Amino acid sequence: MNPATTGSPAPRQRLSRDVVLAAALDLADREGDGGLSMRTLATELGVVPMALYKHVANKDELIDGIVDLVWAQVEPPDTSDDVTHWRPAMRSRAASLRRTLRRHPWAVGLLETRMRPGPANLAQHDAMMGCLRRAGFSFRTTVHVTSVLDAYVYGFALQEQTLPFDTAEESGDVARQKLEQQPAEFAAAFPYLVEVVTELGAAGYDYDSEFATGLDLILDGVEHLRPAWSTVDAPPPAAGASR
Amino acid sequence: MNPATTGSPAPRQRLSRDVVLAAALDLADREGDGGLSMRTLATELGVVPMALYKHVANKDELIDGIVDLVWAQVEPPDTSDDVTHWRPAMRSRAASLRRTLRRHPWAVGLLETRMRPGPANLAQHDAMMGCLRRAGFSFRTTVHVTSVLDAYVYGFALQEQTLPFDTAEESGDVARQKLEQQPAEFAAAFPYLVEVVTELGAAGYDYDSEFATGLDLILDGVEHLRPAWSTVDAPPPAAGASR
DNA sequence: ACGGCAGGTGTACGGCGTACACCTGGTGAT
DNA sequence: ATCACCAGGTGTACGCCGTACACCTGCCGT
Repeated sequence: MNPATTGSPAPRQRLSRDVVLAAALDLADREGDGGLSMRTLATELGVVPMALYKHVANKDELIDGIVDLVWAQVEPPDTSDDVTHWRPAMRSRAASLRRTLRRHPWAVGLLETRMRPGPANLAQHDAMMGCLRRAGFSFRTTVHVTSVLDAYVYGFALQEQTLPFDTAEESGDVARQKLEQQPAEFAAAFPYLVEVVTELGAAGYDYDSEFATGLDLILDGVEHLRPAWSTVDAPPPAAGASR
Repeated sequence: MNPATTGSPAPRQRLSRDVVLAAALDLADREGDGGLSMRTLATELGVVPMALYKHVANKDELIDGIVDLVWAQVEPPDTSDDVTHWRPAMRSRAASLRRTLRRHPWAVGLLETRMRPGPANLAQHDAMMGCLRRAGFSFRTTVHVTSVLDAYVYGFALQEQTLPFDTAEESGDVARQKLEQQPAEFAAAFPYLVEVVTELGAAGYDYDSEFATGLDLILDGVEHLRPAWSTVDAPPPAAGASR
């Protein structure tokens, strides 16, 4: 959309932190984080590498910046009518987070080392905890739910990215051919993996439904298995008006 | 233990693939994956960089190698008496996996891109699925359980590594001082995060119990919420003798 | 005694992040 | 209208990285 973010020799508008970050995000999406270097980013912007350092302190800060741009794309939980709708709100926020991580696979591996959360990240988590608190969950429970939900989504995205096929149909082919090129002792050594390969080869593997299955399992657990968790152990902080 | 793996100018025994991998693992543990370079690894082994390439094809293959060494450290599920003990078996395997990832934090971020699982990785997952299959879980259910469990452990390890404190006591200090150096509008913008900071500052944050809480939630879900899952939809493959 | 070859060496190349000194064009105060 | 200033873009250079390629060396089976 922005003329400065569309690769190519460059029309050369004035640089700014936002322009640099947008171009970096675009480059990372196209090339993966391995392909994101200060030098190629600079050439894409039609500028000498050192020019970037007038707008970002160093590559690390640049990465913090684009990671937060990614966070900004995650839809916060729907906060209308919190008390009854916390479950669909959590469910669709989790789905949005996964979709976002799938759209920017490099971010999954990058968030790992980033220790300084940006404003969008903070806002996202504040909204999430707010939704749960206002739905009546105790403080401790809110922490637990946030923890388990984010861990699941994050871990699932990681697996999804690591597995060597993208679609259900493809999964069968890849699995079958992987299996065929194995030595014979393989089948004997790992019978259960062979089962996975053959079954998945026949039926395919659907990330979406696999994700939903695990997510619902966890949400069911939150809803039914821990009634004590719903006890309000302290009133949530006033959202802005009281006192 | 191995004289060639203990850093320092080096006694110079003969090199081999295993020696190289062991030294690389040791270096990665000490320096993080950023500090693992072919050149420093070579000097630690008292050898010129190119010598390593007689034993590993390239850095990528070397990393695949040490990642699989890490997998070898994960205790497989206890397979005795599978039918009744699948739950404790899964529970302690998950704990072992987390402990291992905590011991080698760099591996969490590395497994991400590695698409070629090593033998230890395969053995680990075969053992896990075997345990569940023999406990009577259907094939599909086994896939679901494996998926959700590994995703959780993996995601938890990722969060654990990203959070900026290591112990419960430390968490309070870090949180408090982070909060103090924020501008005043922060508190107004993110009331629920402020609550987290203050509460955790008071009570501390214990990774171990947080991990156990989420893990038990998931295991409860597997056990109670999905009775249909236990239906055996096909006999597990014979472990070696039948037919 | 000797040829081969596994394993260690030396040199070199292109790419990376970024420190530092420099230039330049537009702005605000005079 | 002048001019000093300075934000923003430049050029050069350094030290690190992975690794290609030609080479040497010392042990082994014959």
